[in-house]
Amino acid sequence: MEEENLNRNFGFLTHDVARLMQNDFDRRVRTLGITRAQWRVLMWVYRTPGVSQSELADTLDVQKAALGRMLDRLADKEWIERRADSEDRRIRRVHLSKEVEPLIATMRTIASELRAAAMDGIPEQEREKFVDTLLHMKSNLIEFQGINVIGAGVLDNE
Amino acid sequence: MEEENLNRNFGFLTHDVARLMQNDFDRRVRTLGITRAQWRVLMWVYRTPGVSQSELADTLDVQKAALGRMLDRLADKEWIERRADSEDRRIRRVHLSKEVEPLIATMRTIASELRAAAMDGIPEQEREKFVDTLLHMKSNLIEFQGINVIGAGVLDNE
DNA sequence: TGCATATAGTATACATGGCAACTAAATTCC
DNA sequence: GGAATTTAGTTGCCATGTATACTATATGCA
Repeated sequence: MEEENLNRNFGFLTHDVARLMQNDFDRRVRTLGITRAQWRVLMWVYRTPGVSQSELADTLDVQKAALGRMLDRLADKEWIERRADSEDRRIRRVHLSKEVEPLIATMRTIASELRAAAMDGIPEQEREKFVDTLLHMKSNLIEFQGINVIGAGVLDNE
Repeated sequence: MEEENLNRNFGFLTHDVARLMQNDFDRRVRTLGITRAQWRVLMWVYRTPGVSQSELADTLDVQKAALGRMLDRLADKEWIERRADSEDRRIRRVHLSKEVEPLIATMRTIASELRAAAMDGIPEQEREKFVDTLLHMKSNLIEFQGINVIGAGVLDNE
């Protein structure tokens, strides 16, 4: 069996970089009582006020259960509120509270600083290529999802 | 406040790609009763049998607590065992059980297929650049860790 | 109309990982 | 030698995420 270089395995590497960015971010903003994942939700609600939970879960690419609990935590802090839809009683639409908007701006600044720090020493052109590659990978992976389960096409034909 | 393109935010993008790879992998191998994170631990123990828990945590870049619990789960399945160090009674050295080695080879194949799928359509040269950028970012982030807490140098000078 | 199916959201169980506090053992320094 | 410090590992608590099963409501179709 060939020795591959585990340190250049982009599967694990991507995972590490994502975790490091999340941790750095969360460490910087802990005193504000927020996390990066929560801030991401707030950003999208800021962009699309009144979005439904399912739409939001789709956008953020997380499951409805995970998003629901996130919204519970955000509602506990009174940063969002869930309002009934007038036509469909299943739907709960998400709105920001007034108090949270300045927080979003602060977080955006911090996120921008962190991204700059992470990309320090990497030329602009490579950054763009990096993002292009990530987008390409993301679309590959979404397309690939569920196609193969195990053993390359043995168990997935029912 | 400028509208930035959240879809080209490499912080969130990296996070998404890492999660998608992890999920695809885990979905494919679920019937084997293992996860990608567990397999990663096994890979390193395979490479460095008898490694201590602290060394392993450093290598994998996770905290000792997280690694310890991972090893608990792996030991429950009898894939690893922890042996006492003959000289330092604090240290527990990690070894693979015989049964797990074929599993490692299987997982490696599946991981390699998944990486190929994720990188489908991306030329070799860009893949290398992508990995270089990830490595550069990882080292930036590790160096950056804990330097700044909040407010760019206001609270971190004690 | 009325049953089958789809959709929105919640609840539960588990894996992963962070942070903090702790114990035990080894090492440093006076 | 002995106190102070460091190191190895564990435990508790929490956030995030997946998978699964459940309830309530809407919709489609005979």
